[in-house]
Amino acid sequence: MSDHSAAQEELEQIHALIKNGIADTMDIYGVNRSVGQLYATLYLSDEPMTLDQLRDELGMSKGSMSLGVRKLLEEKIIHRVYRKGERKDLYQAEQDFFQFFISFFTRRWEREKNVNLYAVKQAQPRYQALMEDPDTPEDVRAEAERHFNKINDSLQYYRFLDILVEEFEEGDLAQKLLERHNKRQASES
Amino acid sequence: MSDHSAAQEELEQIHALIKNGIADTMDIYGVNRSVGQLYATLYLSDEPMTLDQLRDELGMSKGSMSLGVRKLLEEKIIHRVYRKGERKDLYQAEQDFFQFFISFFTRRWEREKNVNLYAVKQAQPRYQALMEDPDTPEDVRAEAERHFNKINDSLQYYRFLDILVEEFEEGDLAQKLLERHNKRQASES
DNA sequence: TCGTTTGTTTAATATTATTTAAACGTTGCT
DNA sequence: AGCAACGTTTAAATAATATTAAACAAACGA
Repeated sequence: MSDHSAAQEELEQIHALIKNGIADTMDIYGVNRSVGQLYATLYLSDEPMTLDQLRDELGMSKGSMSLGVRKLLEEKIIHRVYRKGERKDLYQAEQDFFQFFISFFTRRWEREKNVNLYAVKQAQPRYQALMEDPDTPEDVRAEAERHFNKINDSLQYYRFLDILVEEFEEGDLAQKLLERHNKRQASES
Repeated sequence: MSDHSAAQEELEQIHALIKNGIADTMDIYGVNRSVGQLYATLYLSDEPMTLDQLRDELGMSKGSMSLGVRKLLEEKIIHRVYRKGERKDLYQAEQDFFQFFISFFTRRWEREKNVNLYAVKQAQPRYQALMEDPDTPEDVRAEAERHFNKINDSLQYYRFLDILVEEFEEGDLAQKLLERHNKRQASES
Protein backbone atom coordinates (compact mmCIF):
# COMPACT_ATOMS: atom_id res chain seq x y z
CA MET A 1 0.00 0.00 0.00
CA SER A 2 1.65 3.19 -1.23
CA ASP A 3 1.03 6.78 -0.10
CA HIS A 4 -2.46 8.20 0.23
CA SER A 5 -2.70 9.72 -3.21
CA ALA A 6 -5.86 11.15 -4.74
CA ALA A 7 -6.22 8.00 -6.81
CA GLN A 8 -5.97 5.86 -3.68
CA GLU A 9 -8.58 8.02 -1.99
CA GLU A 10 -10.92 7.74 -4.98
CA LEU A 11 -10.49 3.97 -5.01
CA GLU A 12 -11.49 3.77 -1.38
CA GLN A 13 -14.56 5.90 -1.97
CA ILE A 14 -15.80 3.66 -4.75
CA HIS A 15 -15.00 0.67 -2.60
CA ALA A 16 -17.22 2.12 0.14
CA LEU A 17 -20.04 2.59 -2.35
CA ILE A 18 -20.05 -1.07 -3.32
CA LYS A 19 -19.59 -2.22 0.23
CA ASN A 20 -22.57 -0.17 1.30
CA GLY A 21 -24.77 -1.74 -1.33
CA ILE A 22 -23.85 -5.20 -0.15
CA ALA A 23 -24.43 -4.30 3.50
CA ASP A 24 -27.84 -2.85 2.57
CA THR A 25 -28.67 -6.09 0.82
CA MET A 26 -27.87 -8.19 3.86
CA ASP A 27 -29.96 -5.79 5.90
CA ILE A 28 -32.93 -6.38 3.57
CA TYR A 29 -32.75 -10.07 4.44
CA GLY A 30 -32.56 -9.47 8.15
CA VAL A 31 -28.81 -9.88 8.56
CA ASN A 32 -27.03 -7.42 10.81
CA ARG A 33 -25.40 -4.64 8.78
CA SER A 34 -22.04 -5.18 10.49
CA VAL A 35 -22.04 -8.79 9.42
CA GLY A 36 -22.93 -7.57 5.96
CA GLN A 37 -19.93 -5.25 5.95
CA LEU A 38 -17.80 -8.14 7.07
CA TYR A 39 -18.90 -10.14 4.05
CA ALA A 40 -18.49 -7.14 1.74
CA THR A 41 -14.96 -6.51 2.97
CA LEU A 42 -13.97 -10.10 2.33
CA TYR A 43 -15.77 -10.07 -0.99
CA LEU A 44 -13.79 -7.09 -2.26
CA SER A 45 -10.48 -8.21 -0.84
CA ASP A 46 -8.08 -9.78 -3.31
CA GLU A 47 -6.57 -11.90 -0.59
CA PRO A 48 -8.08 -13.99 2.22
CA MET A 49 -8.08 -12.01 5.46
CA THR A 50 -7.42 -12.67 9.14
CA LEU A 51 -9.56 -11.59 12.08
CA ASP A 52 -7.02 -8.89 12.89
CA GLN A 53 -7.12 -7.48 9.39
CA LEU A 54 -10.90 -7.42 9.49
CA ARG A 55 -10.84 -5.71 12.88
CA ASP A 56 -8.52 -3.03 11.51
CA GLU A 57 -10.56 -2.54 8.37
CA LEU A 58 -13.93 -2.29 10.13
CA GLY A 59 -12.69 -0.65 13.32
CA MET A 60 -14.52 -3.09 15.54
CA SER A 61 -13.59 -5.49 18.31
CA LYS A 62 -12.08 -8.87 17.69
CA GLY A 63 -14.95 -10.55 19.52
CA SER A 64 -17.39 -9.09 17.02
CA MET A 65 -15.27 -10.33 14.16
CA SER A 66 -15.22 -13.79 15.65
CA LEU A 67 -19.02 -13.86 15.97
CA GLY A 68 -19.61 -12.39 12.54
CA VAL A 69 -17.26 -14.77 10.83
CA ARG A 70 -18.93 -17.71 12.51
CA LYS A 71 -22.35 -16.64 11.25
CA LEU A 72 -21.06 -16.22 7.73
CA LEU A 73 -19.38 -19.61 7.86
CA GLU A 74 -22.65 -21.21 9.02
CA GLU A 75 -24.37 -19.64 6.05
CA LYS A 76 -21.58 -20.98 3.86
CA ILE A 77 -21.08 -17.60 2.25
CA ILE A 78 -17.49 -17.31 3.43
CA HIS A 79 -14.95 -20.10 3.64
CA ARG A 80 -11.95 -20.85 5.74
CA VAL A 81 -8.76 -21.03 3.77
CA TYR A 82 -5.57 -22.85 4.68
CA ARG A 83 -2.15 -21.52 3.89
CA LYS A 84 1.10 -23.14 4.93
CA GLY A 85 3.15 -21.27 7.47
CA GLU A 86 0.24 -19.07 8.53
CA ARG A 87 -0.79 -19.32 12.15
CA LYS A 88 -3.85 -17.10 11.92
CA ASP A 89 -7.14 -18.28 10.48
CA LEU A 90 -7.78 -16.98 6.99
CA TYR A 91 -11.21 -16.30 5.54
CA GLN A 92 -12.34 -15.79 2.01
CA ALA A 93 -15.73 -14.68 0.70
CA GLU A 94 -17.76 -16.80 -1.64
CA GLN A 95 -17.19 -14.84 -4.85
CA ASP A 96 -20.12 -16.25 -6.80
CA PHE A 97 -23.32 -14.40 -5.99
CA PHE A 98 -25.34 -17.25 -7.45
CA GLN A 99 -23.79 -19.57 -4.93
CA PHE A 100 -24.44 -16.97 -2.24
CA PHE A 101 -28.10 -16.83 -3.23
CA ILE A 102 -28.43 -20.60 -3.24
CA SER A 103 -26.72 -21.12 0.12
CA PHE A 104 -28.61 -18.30 1.74
CA PHE A 105 -32.13 -19.04 0.56
CA THR A 106 -32.18 -22.80 0.36
CA ARG A 107 -31.12 -22.87 4.00
CA ARG A 108 -34.06 -20.68 4.96
CA TRP A 109 -36.58 -22.39 2.72
CA GLU A 110 -35.63 -25.72 4.17
CA ARG A 111 -36.05 -24.45 7.69
CA GLU A 112 -39.42 -22.96 6.83
CA LYS A 113 -40.53 -26.30 5.42
CA ASN A 114 -39.31 -28.26 8.43
CA VAL A 115 -40.78 -25.95 11.04
CA ASN A 116 -44.23 -25.85 9.47
CA LEU A 117 -44.38 -29.43 8.34
CA TYR A 118 -43.64 -30.45 11.89
CA ALA A 119 -46.51 -28.31 13.18
CA VAL A 120 -48.90 -29.52 10.48
CA LYS A 121 -48.08 -33.17 11.04
CA GLN A 122 -48.81 -32.73 14.73
CA ALA A 123 -52.00 -30.81 14.13
CA GLN A 124 -53.61 -33.04 11.52
CA PRO A 125 -54.39 -36.10 13.67
CA ARG A 126 -55.59 -33.88 16.49
CA TYR A 127 -58.00 -32.08 14.20
CA GLN A 128 -59.20 -35.43 12.92
CA ALA A 129 -59.72 -36.75 16.43
CA LEU A 130 -61.83 -33.69 17.22
CA MET A 131 -63.84 -34.12 14.05
CA GLU A 132 -64.52 -37.79 14.72
CA ASP A 133 -65.32 -37.45 18.40
CA PRO A 134 -69.14 -37.45 18.80
CA ASP A 135 -68.81 -35.32 21.95
CA THR A 136 -67.36 -32.42 19.98
CA PRO A 137 -69.88 -29.58 19.70
CA GLU A 138 -70.95 -28.88 16.15
CA ASP A 139 -69.43 -25.38 15.96
CA VAL A 140 -66.06 -26.68 17.16
CA ARG A 141 -66.23 -29.58 14.72
CA ALA A 142 -66.93 -27.23 11.82
CA GLU A 143 -64.03 -25.00 12.81
CA ALA A 144 -61.72 -27.98 13.14
CA GLU A 145 -62.73 -29.14 9.68
CA ARG A 146 -62.04 -25.71 8.16
CA HIS A 147 -58.60 -25.58 9.76
CA PHE A 148 -57.86 -29.14 8.79
CA ASN A 149 -58.62 -28.39 5.18
CA LYS A 150 -56.64 -25.18 5.29
CA ILE A 151 -53.44 -26.74 6.56
CA ASN A 152 -53.95 -29.68 4.25
CA ASP A 153 -53.85 -27.27 1.31
CA SER A 154 -50.62 -25.78 2.64
CA LEU A 155 -48.80 -29.10 2.17
CA GLN A 156 -48.61 -28.37 -1.54
CA TYR A 157 -46.69 -25.20 -0.73
CA TYR A 158 -44.09 -27.00 1.37
CA ARG A 159 -43.66 -29.45 -1.46
CA PHE A 160 -42.96 -26.48 -3.67
CA LEU A 161 -40.28 -25.23 -1.27
CA ASP A 162 -38.69 -28.64 -1.37
CA ILE A 163 -38.67 -28.68 -5.16
CA LEU A 164 -37.26 -25.18 -5.26
CA VAL A 165 -34.38 -26.16 -3.00
CA GLU A 166 -33.66 -29.21 -5.10
CA GLU A 167 -33.86 -27.30 -8.37
CA PHE A 168 -31.42 -24.68 -7.16
CA GLU A 169 -29.01 -27.06 -5.47
CA GLU A 170 -29.04 -29.95 -7.90
CA GLY A 171 -30.89 -28.78 -10.98
CA ASP A 172 -28.96 -25.61 -11.77
CA LEU A 173 -32.21 -23.64 -11.93
CA ALA A 174 -30.48 -20.25 -11.90
CA GLN A 175 -28.43 -20.98 -15.01
CA LYS A 176 -31.37 -22.61 -16.73
CA LEU A 177 -33.51 -19.51 -16.26
CA LEU A 178 -30.74 -17.28 -17.57
CA GLU A 179 -30.21 -19.47 -20.63
CA ARG A 180 -33.89 -19.66 -21.34
CA HIS A 181 -34.12 -15.89 -21.33
CA ASN A 182 -31.06 -15.49 -23.49
CA LYS A 183 -32.59 -17.73 -26.13
CA ARG A 184 -35.92 -15.96 -25.92
CA GLN A 185 -34.26 -12.60 -26.45
CA ALA A 186 -32.24 -13.93 -29.36
CA SER A 187 -35.32 -15.28 -31.11
CA GLU A 188 -37.11 -11.97 -30.66
CA SER A 189 -34.53 -9.93 -32.56
CA MET B 1 -68.29 -18.60 20.81
CA SER B 2 -69.82 -21.18 23.14
CA ASP B 3 -68.59 -22.36 26.53
CA HIS B 4 -65.00 -23.33 27.18
CA SER B 5 -65.38 -27.03 26.68
CA ALA B 6 -62.51 -29.48 26.43
CA ALA B 7 -62.99 -29.60 22.67
CA GLN B 8 -62.80 -25.82 22.48
CA GLU B 9 -59.62 -25.89 24.56
CA GLU B 10 -58.06 -28.54 22.30
CA LEU B 11 -58.95 -26.52 19.23
CA GLU B 12 -57.17 -23.49 20.64
CA GLN B 13 -54.09 -25.52 21.47
CA ILE B 14 -53.79 -26.83 17.93
CA HIS B 15 -54.43 -23.33 16.68
CA ALA B 16 -51.49 -22.08 18.78
CA LEU B 17 -49.27 -24.80 17.32
CA ILE B 18 -49.92 -23.66 13.77
CA LYS B 19 -49.69 -19.99 14.67
CA ASN B 20 -46.32 -20.59 16.25
CA GLY B 21 -44.97 -22.25 13.15
CA ILE B 22 -46.02 -19.29 11.04
CA ALA B 23 -44.54 -16.78 13.49
CA ASP B 24 -41.28 -18.76 13.49
CA THR B 25 -41.26 -18.63 9.73
CA MET B 26 -41.60 -14.87 9.65
CA ASP B 27 -38.83 -14.69 12.21
CA ILE B 28 -36.55 -16.69 9.91
CA TYR B 29 -36.98 -14.01 7.29
CA GLY B 30 -36.25 -11.15 9.68
CA VAL B 31 -39.84 -10.14 10.37
CA ASN B 32 -40.76 -9.34 13.95
CA ARG B 33 -42.46 -12.30 15.62
CA SER B 34 -45.40 -10.16 16.76
CA VAL B 35 -46.06 -9.12 13.20
CA GLY B 36 -45.83 -12.78 12.29
CA GLN B 37 -48.45 -13.64 14.90
CA LEU B 38 -50.62 -10.90 13.51
CA TYR B 39 -50.48 -12.51 10.10
CA ALA B 40 -51.02 -15.97 11.54
CA THR B 41 -54.09 -14.83 13.46
CA LEU B 42 -55.62 -13.34 10.36
CA TYR B 43 -54.63 -16.38 8.34
CA LEU B 44 -56.47 -18.75 10.63
CA SER B 45 -59.49 -16.56 11.11
CA ASP B 46 -62.55 -17.47 9.10
CA GLU B 47 -63.65 -13.87 9.00
CA PRO B 48 -61.81 -10.61 8.32
CA MET B 49 -60.85 -8.94 11.59
CA THR B 50 -60.72 -5.42 12.99
CA LEU B 51 -57.86 -3.80 14.89
CA ASP B 52 -59.80 -4.21 18.12
CA GLN B 53 -60.34 -7.91 17.56
CA LEU B 54 -56.65 -8.36 16.82
CA ARG B 55 -55.72 -6.42 19.93
CA ASP B 56 -57.98 -8.66 22.02
CA GLU B 57 -56.66 -11.83 20.42
CA LEU B 58 -52.98 -10.93 20.78
CA GLY B 59 -53.26 -8.95 24.01
CA MET B 60 -51.27 -6.04 22.67
CA SER B 61 -51.85 -2.34 22.24
CA LYS B 62 -53.85 -0.85 19.42
CA GLY B 63 -50.85 1.19 18.29
CA SER B 64 -48.89 -2.00 17.75
CA MET B 65 -51.73 -3.46 15.75
CA SER B 66 -51.84 -0.38 13.59
CA LEU B 67 -48.11 -0.56 12.86
CA GLY B 68 -48.13 -4.29 12.28
CA VAL B 69 -51.09 -4.16 9.94
CA ARG B 70 -49.43 -1.42 7.93
CA LYS B 71 -46.28 -3.48 7.45
CA LEU B 72 -48.29 -6.49 6.33
CA LEU B 73 -50.29 -4.35 3.92
CA GLU B 74 -47.07 -2.96 2.44
CA GLU B 75 -45.89 -6.50 1.91
CA LYS B 76 -49.25 -7.28 0.29
CA ILE B 77 -49.67 -10.35 2.46
CA ILE B 78 -52.84 -9.06 4.08
CA HIS B 79 -55.57 -7.08 2.40
CA ARG B 80 -58.10 -4.53 3.47
CA VAL B 81 -61.65 -5.66 3.04
CA TYR B 82 -64.74 -3.51 2.67
CA ARG B 83 -68.07 -4.43 4.15
CA LYS B 84 -71.18 -2.28 4.04
CA GLY B 85 -72.34 -0.82 7.32
CA GLU B 86 -69.02 -1.49 9.03
CA ARG B 87 -67.22 1.55 10.40
CA LYS B 88 -64.07 -0.26 11.45
CA ASP B 89 -61.37 -1.28 9.00
CA LEU B 90 -61.38 -4.97 8.24
CA TYR B 91 -58.31 -7.00 7.34
CA GLN B 92 -57.96 -10.37 5.76
CA ALA B 93 -54.84 -12.48 5.30
CA GLU B 94 -53.66 -13.61 1.92
CA GLN B 95 -54.70 -17.27 2.09
CA ASP B 96 -52.49 -18.52 -0.70
CA PHE B 97 -48.98 -19.24 0.55
CA PHE B 98 -47.70 -19.21 -3.02
CA GLN B 99 -48.92 -15.66 -3.37
CA PHE B 100 -47.36 -14.88 0.00
CA PHE B 101 -44.03 -16.24 -1.18
CA ILE B 102 -44.18 -14.29 -4.42
CA SER B 103 -45.14 -10.99 -2.80
CA PHE B 104 -42.61 -11.36 -0.04
CA PHE B 105 -39.58 -12.40 -2.04
CA THR B 106 -40.03 -10.56 -5.31
CA ARG B 107 -40.27 -7.36 -3.33
CA ARG B 108 -36.92 -8.07 -1.67
CA TRP B 109 -35.19 -9.38 -4.77
CA GLU B 110 -36.23 -6.27 -6.63
CA ARG B 111 -34.87 -4.06 -3.88
CA GLU B 112 -31.60 -5.98 -3.83
CA LYS B 113 -31.29 -5.52 -7.57
CA ASN B 114 -32.05 -1.81 -7.45
CA VAL B 115 -29.76 -1.02 -4.53
CA ASN B 116 -26.77 -2.81 -6.01
CA LEU B 117 -27.35 -1.89 -9.62
CA TYR B 118 -27.38 1.75 -8.54
CA ALA B 119 -24.06 1.34 -6.74
CA VAL B 120 -22.50 -0.58 -9.63
CA LYS B 121 -23.65 1.95 -12.22
CA GLN B 122 -22.07 4.71 -10.18
CA ALA B 123 -18.88 2.80 -9.58
CA GLN B 124 -18.17 1.61 -13.11
CA PRO B 125 -17.35 4.94 -14.79
CA ARG B 126 -15.30 5.99 -11.80
CA TYR B 127 -13.24 2.81 -11.97
CA GLN B 128 -12.78 3.37 -15.68
CA ALA B 129 -11.68 6.96 -15.14
CA LEU B 130 -9.08 5.75 -12.66
CA MET B 131 -7.87 3.08 -15.06
CA GLU B 132 -7.53 5.50 -17.95
CA ASP B 133 -5.91 8.32 -16.01
CA PRO B 134 -2.12 8.18 -16.69
CA ASP B 135 -1.48 9.74 -13.26
CA THR B 136 -2.95 6.72 -11.50
CA PRO B 137 -0.21 4.69 -9.80
CA GLU B 138 0.13 1.20 -11.23
CA ASP B 139 -0.92 -0.64 -8.06
CA VAL B 140 -4.08 1.45 -7.78
CA ARG B 141 -4.85 0.92 -11.46
CA ALA B 142 -4.50 -2.83 -11.09
CA GLU B 143 -6.80 -2.83 -8.08
CA ALA B 144 -9.33 -0.69 -9.91
CA GLU B 145 -9.28 -3.11 -12.81
CA ARG B 146 -9.82 -6.11 -10.55
CA HIS B 147 -12.77 -4.45 -8.86
CA PHE B 148 -14.18 -3.29 -12.16
CA ASN B 149 -14.15 -6.80 -13.51
CA LYS B 150 -15.61 -8.16 -10.31
CA ILE B 151 -18.62 -5.89 -10.28
CA ASN B 152 -19.03 -6.35 -14.01
CA ASP B 153 -19.46 -10.07 -13.43
CA SER B 154 -22.10 -9.36 -10.81
CA LEU B 155 -24.39 -7.78 -13.40
CA GLN B 156 -25.30 -11.24 -14.60
CA TYR B 157 -26.59 -12.02 -11.11
CA TYR B 158 -28.85 -8.98 -10.99
CA ARG B 159 -30.20 -10.00 -14.36
CA PHE B 160 -30.99 -13.35 -12.80
CA LEU B 161 -32.88 -11.68 -9.96
CA ASP B 162 -34.87 -9.76 -12.52
CA ILE B 163 -35.75 -12.90 -14.44
CA LEU B 164 -36.69 -14.68 -11.23
CA VAL B 165 -39.09 -11.89 -10.28
CA GLU B 166 -40.65 -11.94 -13.73
CA GLU B 167 -40.94 -15.72 -13.80
CA PHE B 168 -42.71 -15.79 -10.47
CA GLU B 169 -44.95 -12.81 -11.07
CA GLU B 170 -45.83 -13.31 -14.71
CA GLY B 171 -44.58 -16.76 -15.67
CA ASP B 172 -46.23 -18.86 -12.97
CA LEU B 173 -42.88 -20.45 -12.14
CA ALA B 174 -44.11 -21.99 -8.90
CA GLN B 175 -46.90 -23.96 -10.58
CA LYS B 176 -44.63 -24.92 -13.45
CA LEU B 177 -42.07 -26.43 -11.12
CA LEU B 178 -44.77 -28.36 -9.28
CA GLU B 179 -46.24 -29.71 -12.51
CA ARG B 180 -42.84 -30.66 -13.84
CA HIS B 181 -42.14 -32.67 -10.72
CA ASN B 182 -45.55 -34.32 -10.76
CA LYS B 183 -44.93 -35.53 -14.29
CA ARG B 184 -41.44 -36.71 -13.45
CA GLN B 185 -42.74 -38.73 -10.50
CA ALA B 186 -45.50 -40.23 -12.62
CA SER B 187 -43.08 -41.36 -15.31
CA GLU B 188 -40.81 -42.94 -12.72
CA SER B 189 -43.47 -45.31 -11.39
C1' DT C 1 -72.24 21.26 14.15
C1' DC C 2 -71.04 18.51 18.00
C1' DG C 3 -69.84 14.45 20.23
C1' DT C 4 -68.19 9.70 19.39
C1' DT C 5 -65.74 6.30 17.38
C1' DT C 6 -61.86 4.99 14.95
C1' DG C 7 -57.01 4.82 13.38
C1' DT C 8 -52.47 7.13 13.62
C1' DT C 9 -48.68 9.43 15.62
C1' DT C 10 -45.70 10.51 19.38
C1' DA C 11 -42.82 10.42 23.36
C1' DA C 12 -41.59 7.47 27.09
C1' DT C 13 -40.53 2.98 28.46
C1' DA C 14 -39.29 -1.74 28.12
C1' DT C 15 -37.11 -5.21 25.76
C1' DT C 16 -33.87 -7.23 22.71
C1' DA C 17 -29.80 -7.30 20.12
C1' DT C 18 -25.22 -5.78 19.37
C1' DT C 19 -20.76 -4.54 20.84
C1' DT C 20 -16.94 -4.32 23.71
C1' DA C 21 -13.10 -5.36 26.90
C1' DA C 22 -11.32 -8.64 29.56
C1' DA C 23 -10.85 -13.37 31.00
C1' DC C 24 -10.11 -17.76 29.31
C1' DG C 25 -8.49 -21.79 26.95
C1' DT C 26 -5.85 -23.73 23.02
C1' DT C 27 -2.26 -24.21 19.96
C1' DG C 28 2.25 -23.89 18.25
C1' DC C 29 6.91 -22.67 18.86
C1' DT C 30 11.41 -22.55 21.23
C1' DA D 1 7.70 -27.05 30.01
C1' DG D 2 6.95 -22.25 29.43
C1' DC D 3 5.80 -18.42 26.67
C1' DA D 4 3.39 -15.99 23.17
C1' DA D 5 -0.03 -15.57 19.75
C1' DC D 6 -4.58 -16.76 18.67
C1' DG D 7 -9.62 -17.30 18.72
C1' DT D 8 -13.62 -17.80 21.76
C1' DT D 9 -16.54 -16.92 25.48
C1' DT D 10 -18.39 -13.95 29.06
C1' DA D 11 -20.59 -10.32 31.51
C1' DA D 12 -21.40 -5.56 31.23
C1' DA D 13 -22.37 -1.47 28.40
C1' DT D 14 -24.39 0.45 24.72
C1' DA D 15 -27.36 0.91 20.98
C1' DA D 16 -31.37 -0.32 18.42
C1' DT D 17 -36.19 -1.92 18.28
C1' DA D 18 -40.55 -2.81 19.81
C1' DT D 19 -44.26 -1.60 22.74
C1' DT D 20 -47.28 1.15 25.27
C1' DA D 21 -50.37 4.85 26.78
C1' DA D 22 -51.84 9.09 25.76
C1' DA D 23 -52.49 12.88 22.60
C1' DC D 24 -54.10 13.74 18.23
C1' DA D 25 -56.67 13.91 13.86
C1' DA D 26 -60.05 12.27 10.68
C1' DA D 27 -64.51 10.39 9.61
C1' DC D 28 -69.19 9.46 10.94
C1' DG D 29 -73.78 9.95 12.50
C1' DA D 30 -77.25 12.22 15.04
